[in-house]
Amino acid sequence: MPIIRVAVPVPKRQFFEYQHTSALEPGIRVRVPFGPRQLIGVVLDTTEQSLWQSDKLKSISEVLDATGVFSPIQLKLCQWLSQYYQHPIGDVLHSAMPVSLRKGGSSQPKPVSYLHVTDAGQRATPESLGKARKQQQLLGQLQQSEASYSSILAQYASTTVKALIQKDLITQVERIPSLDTNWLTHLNIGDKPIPNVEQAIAISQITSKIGQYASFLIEGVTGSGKTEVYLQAIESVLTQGKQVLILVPEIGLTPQTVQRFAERFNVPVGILHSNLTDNERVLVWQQSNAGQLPIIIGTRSAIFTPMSRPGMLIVDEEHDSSYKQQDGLRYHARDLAVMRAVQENIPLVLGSATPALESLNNALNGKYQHLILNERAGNASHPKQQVLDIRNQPLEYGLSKGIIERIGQHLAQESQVMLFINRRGYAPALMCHTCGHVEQCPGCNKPYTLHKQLYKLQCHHCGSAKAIPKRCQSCHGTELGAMGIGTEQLEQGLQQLFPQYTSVRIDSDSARGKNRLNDMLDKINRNEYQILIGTQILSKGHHFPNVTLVVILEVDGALFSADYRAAEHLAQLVTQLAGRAGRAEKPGEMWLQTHDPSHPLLQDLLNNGYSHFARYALLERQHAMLPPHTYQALFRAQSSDARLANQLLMDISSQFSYSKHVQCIGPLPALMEKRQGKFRMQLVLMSNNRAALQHALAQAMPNIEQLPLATKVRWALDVDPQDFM
DNA sequence: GATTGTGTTTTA
DNA sequence: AAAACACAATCC
Repeated sequence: MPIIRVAVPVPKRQFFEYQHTSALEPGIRVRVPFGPRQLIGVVLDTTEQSLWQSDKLKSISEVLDATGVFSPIQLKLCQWLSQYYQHPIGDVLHSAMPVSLRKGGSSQPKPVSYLHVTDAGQRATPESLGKARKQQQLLGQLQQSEASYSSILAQYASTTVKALIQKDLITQVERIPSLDTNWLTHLNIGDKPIPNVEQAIAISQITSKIGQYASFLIEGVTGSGKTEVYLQAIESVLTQGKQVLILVPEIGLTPQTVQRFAERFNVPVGILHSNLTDNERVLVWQQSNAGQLPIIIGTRSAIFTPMSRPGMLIVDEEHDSSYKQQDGLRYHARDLAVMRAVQENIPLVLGSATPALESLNNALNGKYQHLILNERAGNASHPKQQVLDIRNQPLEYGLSKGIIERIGQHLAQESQVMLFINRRGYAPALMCHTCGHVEQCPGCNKPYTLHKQLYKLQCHHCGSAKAIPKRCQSCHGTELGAMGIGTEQLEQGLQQLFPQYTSVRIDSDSARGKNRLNDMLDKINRNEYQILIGTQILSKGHHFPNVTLVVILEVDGALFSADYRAAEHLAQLVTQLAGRAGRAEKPGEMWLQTHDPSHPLLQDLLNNGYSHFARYALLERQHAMLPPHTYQALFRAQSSDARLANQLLMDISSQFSYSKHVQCIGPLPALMEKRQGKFRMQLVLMSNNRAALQHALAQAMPNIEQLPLATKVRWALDVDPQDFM
């Protein structure tokens, strides 16, 4: 009897063998006995020769698919992923599937709830609904075309929907979604804007590579018409009857984005985002797999969507950190996209106004074709960016006098003001408020990171530590500390300072919930708030025409962070914010509060722009022997006993002591050294040879898993880590 | 002696 | 990861 090799969703880096009456196609799902339970696994292979030293293999209980849920290319991609990130294959395949397929659900389409207007609803006018604005809007939309219940719930409150059902203007029906096998016949390629020279070059470069592998990096300043380049490249792919998969950042997937694609080409667009039901997710998967969806737009995990006629991959805002999964299978969707484009033999387009240094490096060394869009459409102008020296300045709620004054002026002119706290990659350095001096490690010339829990300064580049000094080494001042202020504190302070204006705090906490963020953005654009206090979430994809003053606090936290990517992220943030605030006739200003106004990276960014900054920063990374010029892997460990976490990492570290090409740094405390009562430590592996690092990891992992402490301490490996929190 | 809790081992 | 297994502590 043939022996089937099955990837089972357990955290073991191996496959399991079963018997079956006949060979099975790789990529199909099977139900198999596993100890006392039944699990859903994926067939990897059929052989005659068992590797398992036993002649009594169990049998497969049930074959769940007629044809592969994974194509051979996808299977290969997942196997690469499993190797590269040192993650169990069963778990990789499991996380690559939509939830309902993981549970053994059918891979055939199921009925979905739709909303469409009734006869009465078709005749009804918006006026008949009085001042129920949302209801008017929804009815109007459904009069145009029906929509699935859940897509409506993503835009409207369920009460709005129910109200219209109650009034008998719309109705809900369940049916199997109609399949559009013929989208090519109604594809609209008529009217399109005439591209400028730069756009035209980019478009022709990309379209000339349709049908083969090629990678492109579009470095296009805000307003340079990056999207139009995508659209015209997509058009060429669609006219050949092929599909395009577009990845967007988690926060950037708005109904308007989707609308733009759907309207331009008059074809169905599949959407994959985090609050889709399991059912809808499989449906998109199935339709795409059947070639019925010419365009698929989705966030990170959409990179796993199968396509029967793949034509092109696009990763928009490719620098965005949401492409890296931060738990479990820690993959980077952008890097996987490169791999997928190679395997599928199709072009890959990466686009950003502020490319990641990794991508820029690949473009500069010729791995990607570099397409630059500098020309701005229209007369868009940007806020003037300036630094504000706050050395020895009295601060109120983290704000200097000059800034408070400016805030007052702008508010008085009926403009909005945005205060931005940069918390990402924040690693407290010991800074003197009087003179701005930062205590540095003499060996590395890098700032020490302040660890309050351990009461010491530690260098995250070499691991050396010293006691916290009482006085500034430079001016002997005593005002030493980690500057830091929370969003809540700032919000309260601003209310004290400007009681006559309303403020809103936008962070991942306050924006949680389905429509919270959109509601807040609406209110901001209607001028219901004058003071906006935000974190990361504000910089992505939204435009604030009435904001004329942007203030960035905690700039130093990024400039002196042990997270070497913090400066890059700050620069991306500043540039993205500058592109989104103000408008042509009201360009406004942007201030960065810092203790180090002459910091070379900061000066380069403000004087010469992101593109120049990025090239300089790359050079600096090269001198410091940091990624992308070297390669890293990070072991994280956490335990309520700091010594145990430390010991495990020491044991792991010794597994690499023989490798000439791999250098270990640590164990060191994580930037957030204690979280939920657990001490968090990390060990960084570095190499200037990616293959050597891969090889060393592959050799060491089996031994590491056998370490006695490895079962007692929670630990994880992060290949190509993006942060050190 | 049974019961409850904790850590270890196995899964083909 | 989940369940079984093994062993120790606890209770009536």
